[in-house]
Amino acid sequence: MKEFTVDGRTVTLKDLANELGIHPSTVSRILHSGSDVARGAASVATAERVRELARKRGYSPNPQAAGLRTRRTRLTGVIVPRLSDLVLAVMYEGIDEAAAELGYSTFVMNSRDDPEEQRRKTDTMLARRVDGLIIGDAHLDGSHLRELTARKVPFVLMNRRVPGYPSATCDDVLGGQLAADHLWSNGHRNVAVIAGEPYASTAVDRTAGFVDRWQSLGGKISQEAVVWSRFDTAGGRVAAETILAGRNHYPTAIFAVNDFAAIGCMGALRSHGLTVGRDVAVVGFNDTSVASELPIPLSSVRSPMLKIGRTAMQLLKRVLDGEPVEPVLLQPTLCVRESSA
Amino acid sequence: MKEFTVDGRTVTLKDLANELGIHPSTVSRILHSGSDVARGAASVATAERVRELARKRGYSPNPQAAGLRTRRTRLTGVIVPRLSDLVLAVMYEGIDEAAAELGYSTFVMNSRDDPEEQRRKTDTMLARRVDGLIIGDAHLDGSHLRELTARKVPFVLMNRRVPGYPSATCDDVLGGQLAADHLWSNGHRNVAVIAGEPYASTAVDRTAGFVDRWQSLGGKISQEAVVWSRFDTAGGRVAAETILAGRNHYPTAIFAVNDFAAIGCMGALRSHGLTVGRDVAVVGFNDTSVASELPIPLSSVRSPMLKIGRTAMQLLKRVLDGEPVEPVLLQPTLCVRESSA
DNA sequence: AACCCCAACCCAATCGATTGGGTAAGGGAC
DNA sequence: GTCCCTTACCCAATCGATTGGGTTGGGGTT
Repeated sequence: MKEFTVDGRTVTLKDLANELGIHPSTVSRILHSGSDVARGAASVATAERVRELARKRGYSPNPQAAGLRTRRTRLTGVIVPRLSDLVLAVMYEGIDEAAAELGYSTFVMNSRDDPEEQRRKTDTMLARRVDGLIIGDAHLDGSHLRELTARKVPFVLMNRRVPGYPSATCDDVLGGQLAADHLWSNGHRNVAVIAGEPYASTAVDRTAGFVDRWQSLGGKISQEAVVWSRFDTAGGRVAAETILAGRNHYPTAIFAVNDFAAIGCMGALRSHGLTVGRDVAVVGFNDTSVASELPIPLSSVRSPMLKIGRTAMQLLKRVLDGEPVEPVLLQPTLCVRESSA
Repeated sequence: MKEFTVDGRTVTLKDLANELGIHPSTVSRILHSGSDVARGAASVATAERVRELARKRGYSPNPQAAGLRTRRTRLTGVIVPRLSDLVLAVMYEGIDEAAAELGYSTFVMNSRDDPEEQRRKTDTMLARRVDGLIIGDAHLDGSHLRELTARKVPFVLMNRRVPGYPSATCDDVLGGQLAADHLWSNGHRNVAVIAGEPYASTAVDRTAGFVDRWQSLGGKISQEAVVWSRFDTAGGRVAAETILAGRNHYPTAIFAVNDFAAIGCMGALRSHGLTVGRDVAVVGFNDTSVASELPIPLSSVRSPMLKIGRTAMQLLKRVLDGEPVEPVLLQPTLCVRESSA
């Protein structure tokens, strides 16, 4: 509850100090020291009086002032391709939860996966003096990340990884393998992959995991059966059209590296008179909340999105504290539903 | 591009002033005055030298310091039920665009429509000294808003309106009418409504618009045909089950006040062996990006989500500038697709 | 010659919190 | 009694930008 002094300003340290007849610095030290009095800054009785008054007046420290002095804002920046991508939105919820617990606030910005925008947004965040960044739109080439490192900006990656940088991601290779195992054991031998954008590790790892496992199971999968695509529904539809157009006999199963691409794919299949689940199996990735509620519920590799976001924030905190950090891989699980049962 | 002085700190006004042998205040005035020199603060030549050096050194003003002095942070807070609700995510993109244009940055937080959380998040934002708030989770009872007004916090509503407060919303009553007109003219006479949460104006207005228009067209619609529900897919499924369970003959059309509820509804219909579009027409609301790409494309009342977000931010800016503002209603349009053709 | 004005600057206080370095009073050891 | 150590504080500089109020020197007026 923000309160005001008689003249309408918000309550400051000095106000509290004046009212109690002690020095602002003493008040500061008391309010800083958890519940024990730090470095003998004040007597227990005084500390109690100060805390009591602070509560009563609704004192809330001015972060501008504190940040100015301490050179830390407890602000973090989050950059994602788009927040209207459900996957990133959920991850952001995880970040936000963890940030609140750690006493940080966060800015989010969309880069639309455009390198130019990535730089611009990064600069905007740095101009705001964020303590660190969570990058959710890393491209595998990594030139942007090298710049950040050169500028000594603390950051961690989320969702997509790039070798050599700290990150919190799903074990996407494993996720691809789970999908391959599932389709193979259901008897499919002719499959295609809607692979996503080649600059994203999510797309590359999931596809690689799937293809490698498929081949080690003894399956064949041709070049043309792997179609790169955008990550959204429209992209999935286009990719599915390509798959259906380019071959004389349809695959019996399609693995899409993303639920929304899978949904677009299901739409295309239906347009071709094919029934999902009976004629063609479809497996998506992420198990977003729509997957289970679709008219034909979608099988999907569940990635722990909320956890990934939380982990990213916790990793960043450790980076900011100067601790060493390693990339973290979180485990996916397969959810089989009607689309591939 | 953030640059550093020799000793590793970021560049300050004083650094620039020292290097040019003039006073920091002069530099400040020059950099503040657009491209013309304000109030004769400096000669054109000096102004040019200052701007040139600022560019060269990559000077970027410290917002903490400026905010401390001016008591404005150019920060705004955005509170939404959940950012993983696609509708709110898109609106937030609109806010973010407009905020960037106006020189503001934004925090977003999720309240999950919980009054307790709304207060907590509001307080967190105010503790961060935001200049104003955009409230995307207003409840019709409005007690929280009365508090905000009492505390003299500048704010505007977005997505949901509450009479008496400035807001940027879709004309939801009109949206409901569009849906009613469409279904009526397609010959439907037995309809049901999945109405959403009764505390949200979106739900209430869309439902009222639909029901009132339906009745004025001469239709009948019973109490039990209007089912309140959560806004997500699961909520839509449950509501649809209620509709299908409670009646001896199924409605031939269902209007859901939200696309995700509509998707859940489509799932439930299919589970009952009904084909969407042939046996039962379904119309959603918002025209989110999935609607058109679903296996059975969903008819939906399109609301200008991005525009609503942009407008909300622009309204807030006007409030912050002390200008008078009125609620803004943005026009929806109907997109007819296979689910109700 | 006295006066005023304007351009082009400078000065210093201010915003609110933090922090390294005091200092005064009191108690205990020897 | 002297010395030292705590305890419980106070003091003042500092972070970086902003802003109301100077000051100076030159030119124009009358």
